[in-house]
Amino acid sequence: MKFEAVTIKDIAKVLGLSTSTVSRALRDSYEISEETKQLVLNYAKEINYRPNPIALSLKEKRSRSIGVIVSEIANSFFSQAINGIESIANSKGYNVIITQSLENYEREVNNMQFLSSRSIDGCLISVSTETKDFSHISDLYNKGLPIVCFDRIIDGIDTYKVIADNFQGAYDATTHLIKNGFKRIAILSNSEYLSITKERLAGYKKALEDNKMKVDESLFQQCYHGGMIYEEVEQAMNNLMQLKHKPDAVFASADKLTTNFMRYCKSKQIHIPKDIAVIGFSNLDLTDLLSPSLSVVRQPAFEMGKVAADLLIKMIESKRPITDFSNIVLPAEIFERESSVHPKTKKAA
Amino acid sequence: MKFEAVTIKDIAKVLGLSTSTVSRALRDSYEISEETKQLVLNYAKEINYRPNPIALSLKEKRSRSIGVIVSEIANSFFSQAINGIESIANSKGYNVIITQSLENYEREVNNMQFLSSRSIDGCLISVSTETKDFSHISDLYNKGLPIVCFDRIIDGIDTYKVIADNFQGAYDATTHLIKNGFKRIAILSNSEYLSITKERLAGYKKALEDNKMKVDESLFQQCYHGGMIYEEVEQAMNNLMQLKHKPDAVFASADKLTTNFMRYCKSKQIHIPKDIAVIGFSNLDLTDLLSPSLSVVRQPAFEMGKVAADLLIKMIESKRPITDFSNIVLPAEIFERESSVHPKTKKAA
DNA sequence: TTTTTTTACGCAATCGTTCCCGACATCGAT
DNA sequence: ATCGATGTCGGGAACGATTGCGTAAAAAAA
Repeated sequence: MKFEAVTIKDIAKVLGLSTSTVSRALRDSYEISEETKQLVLNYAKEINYRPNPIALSLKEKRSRSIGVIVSEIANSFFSQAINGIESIANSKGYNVIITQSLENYEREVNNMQFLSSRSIDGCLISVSTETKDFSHISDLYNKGLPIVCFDRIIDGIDTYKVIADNFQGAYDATTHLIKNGFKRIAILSNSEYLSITKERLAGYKKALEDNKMKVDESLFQQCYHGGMIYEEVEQAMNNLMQLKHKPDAVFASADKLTTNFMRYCKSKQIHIPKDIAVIGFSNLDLTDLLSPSLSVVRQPAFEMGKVAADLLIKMIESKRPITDFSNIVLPAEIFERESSVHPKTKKAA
Repeated sequence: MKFEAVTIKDIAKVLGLSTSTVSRALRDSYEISEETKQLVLNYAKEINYRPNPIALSLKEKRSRSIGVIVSEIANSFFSQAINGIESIANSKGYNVIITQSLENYEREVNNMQFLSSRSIDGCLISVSTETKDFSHISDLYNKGLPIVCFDRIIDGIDTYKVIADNFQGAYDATTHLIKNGFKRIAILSNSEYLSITKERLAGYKKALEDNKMKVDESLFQQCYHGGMIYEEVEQAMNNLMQLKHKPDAVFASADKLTTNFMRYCKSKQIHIPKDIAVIGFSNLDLTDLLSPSLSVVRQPAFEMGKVAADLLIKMIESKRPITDFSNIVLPAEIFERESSVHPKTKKAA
């Protein structure tokens, strides 16, 4: 099947003009008489002429499209961030090519390769849990491809980085649990390579220290795949529940960790928050409907997407190389619900 | 910032060959000697040459990209379908441009316009709840743009259409409620314009009839925005709860209708399933964690995406116009959980 | 009227790649 | 020695749009 579009040549032929004249008329050049302009403009509108973006890309050496690599679009945080990215990109005439790594390093490398071979003008990336080597990113960046990191940022390249205030969010979440009377607070962490893991772990530790509580490493559990695989969360929880001195609360520092934690408790008949309380790091929009309703720290995903896309386009359109980069940190917000209420406390509404 | 890629000219210059020879060598033409081929191939690999897809697109009049229009990527059904679409598209060398209508007609028209102006080779679409006029789709289709409809299909164009078995799914869901002893079963429907609304309503009615139950139109409630706006679900439910003879169960025939139904019950202190039972049409992967766990009819979203993408690419790559189209109907699966258990029945595990 | 300036448009190169031709060298056959 | 066949390669047009430059005709200045 073929889909023949109208070209500038077709217009030129019909109107008995040259392609240059038509092109200039459409671009409202001063060199073209008012009559000719109107003639061309009217006819172009009549036959619904659209400039061929591919021809423009070839000429201008830019495709007006940006690539996005996230771990999973089905993750609420990322789908919200993508909405933010698209809102900015589309308003500036860019289109967005979305790819998923599914927390797999090879897929991430392939996606990066794929995007660069598709002539994107720039790229937004939040790396996978498996990613330890950043050369697939830094190589392209060093060749001149504008890249902005968001959420899960990396050290390898010097560029703009957009994150939520993971430290403060984790600090607030942990403090919230402490204030509610919990004494042994465990943390379910993502892969140790990720920036968000380090930041959230640091916030957790600081909150414990500020409240003169012991930091017990046996309460740190890591899930290499970020909770994407149920079994790793199961293993982590089994480790915790086998402790002599079990935790009475858990800070689940990622979306999938939180939901799979709840699945674990449900299957093991562990009652939340009576047996164990939880607060999650999550952008789910169903937290109020879960059983029990889930306390969470929520990231400003949409806003993060907007900011990241805005900075990327700024880099793309900048005449001279930008060297003065900064990390943008947006506040995370805490929502207190039933899952983190202490059993001896009066039940909240 | 600029990102200079290696071209075939660079290779030609360095190797003292013409661009034609280099091009042919890279394409393994029989006209090129084995030595020259090796020379070119080795050097190309050495400098990491990648053909410029934009130049190819211009020449071949195809972009090897397909567009997708869905109502919302944050909707589980669509994000799963997109995963299916991408798995097929990427394996066949196509990339996917995803756009969202957010159930808004103007946005859908804009997205369609945007995609066609970006020289996509074909398009997959599931229309918005607001869409009554299909000319933005049929116009492009009639001009030769391959389009495949999925999920929410339309009558306006004669092409492949991929859907779940909405009739059977709704029939099964309603039958399930009847078998569980519910007597007055209401239905929350999406916009009446949508194919899925009609199909699911028909399945619901047939199940009632087959069980010799009265079909009462006061139990039909429509939500024009598909439940995207909480207030419309609230209004629909208020209508139902004000009836002299209230329903004892609800078939919520879409994702957002289901979750907002649950929100409504929670806010009004209506207990599920004691006061009112529910089964939803939903692809949420958290249904087991909701309170109560949610009975659902689940669509084979990933599979639907794969089938739709496969058919679209078949249309794109077909030499002669395809006229013999068919509707592909994939089975929906029912999952029975707590939300549809009759209060007088023993509680299910 | 002649010269200069302005107006309004066309020609052709360009972007990276493919592909139709044409060109040459070599070789076997006559 | 001449001819056609074959094997290798280069020239150049094409894809759609933009743009520097050249130029004819019209208008203005001389």
